[in-house]
Amino acid sequence: MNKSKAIDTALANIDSGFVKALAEPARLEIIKLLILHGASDVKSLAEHMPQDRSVISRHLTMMKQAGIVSAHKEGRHVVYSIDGSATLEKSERLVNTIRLCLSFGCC
Amino acid sequence: MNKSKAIDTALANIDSGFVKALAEPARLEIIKLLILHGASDVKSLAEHMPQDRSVISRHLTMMKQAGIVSAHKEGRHVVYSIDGSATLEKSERLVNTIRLCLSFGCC
DNA sequence: ACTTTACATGCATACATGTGCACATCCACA
DNA sequence: TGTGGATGTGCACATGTATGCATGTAAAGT
Repeated sequence: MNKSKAIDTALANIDSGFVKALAEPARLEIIKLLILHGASDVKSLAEHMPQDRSVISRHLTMMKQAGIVSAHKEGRHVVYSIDGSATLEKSERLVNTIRLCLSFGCC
Repeated sequence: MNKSKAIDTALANIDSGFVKALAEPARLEIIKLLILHGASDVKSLAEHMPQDRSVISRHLTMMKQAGIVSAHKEGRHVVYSIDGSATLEKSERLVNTIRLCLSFGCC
């Protein structure tokens, strides 16, 4: 067997972008607002937060890369919404990865 | 109902320290080494990593606060080991929190 | 075509965090 | 009691990241 390789590939599966996205209070607040008010554009979100609109825009771009939100243009607005299935799938895969890694420790 | 409050308390349950601990490559490497070689002291871990021993020590302290590892003194060594049950419990609670939050969006 | 609105991006800056060195502390062993 | 090894901590520094302002770009309405 090659535990090292197995653990390596398992840990490499941890979506670093996804985890980091969840480690920032401002982004959690955006998630909350998106759940609370449903799909929203940047301006609407920024009106409920102290940060500048450009900051919110950047956070949304980052969260889009992480697969937490999706975006579609609607006129001159860009409407962001939570990608529930992808978010859930990623979080569940994170737990499975952790579970798998820990199982290697019990040999 | 008060969705905002419910989501607030749910998101507040997200263990920020735990998530941040998983967002750092050096700490993931420490986790890997601890699984691979079992309980180890600081020096042993540092010998397998490019960082200074003090850096590893600090990471371990942080991971101990996050509930990922536990430590016990053994002679003049401090042996760290992964707290598997706590880690699994925290990661599962993270998923449950996300699942709960997302469920609020479907009203 | 011009103006207005919404959004993203380039800069500069403040803050957080990772890192390494030097030193202090603690503990086993002679 | 003294000595050496293992660990943690204070400090300075490098890097990363969040933030805000100003500017550029795209699209809708006039």
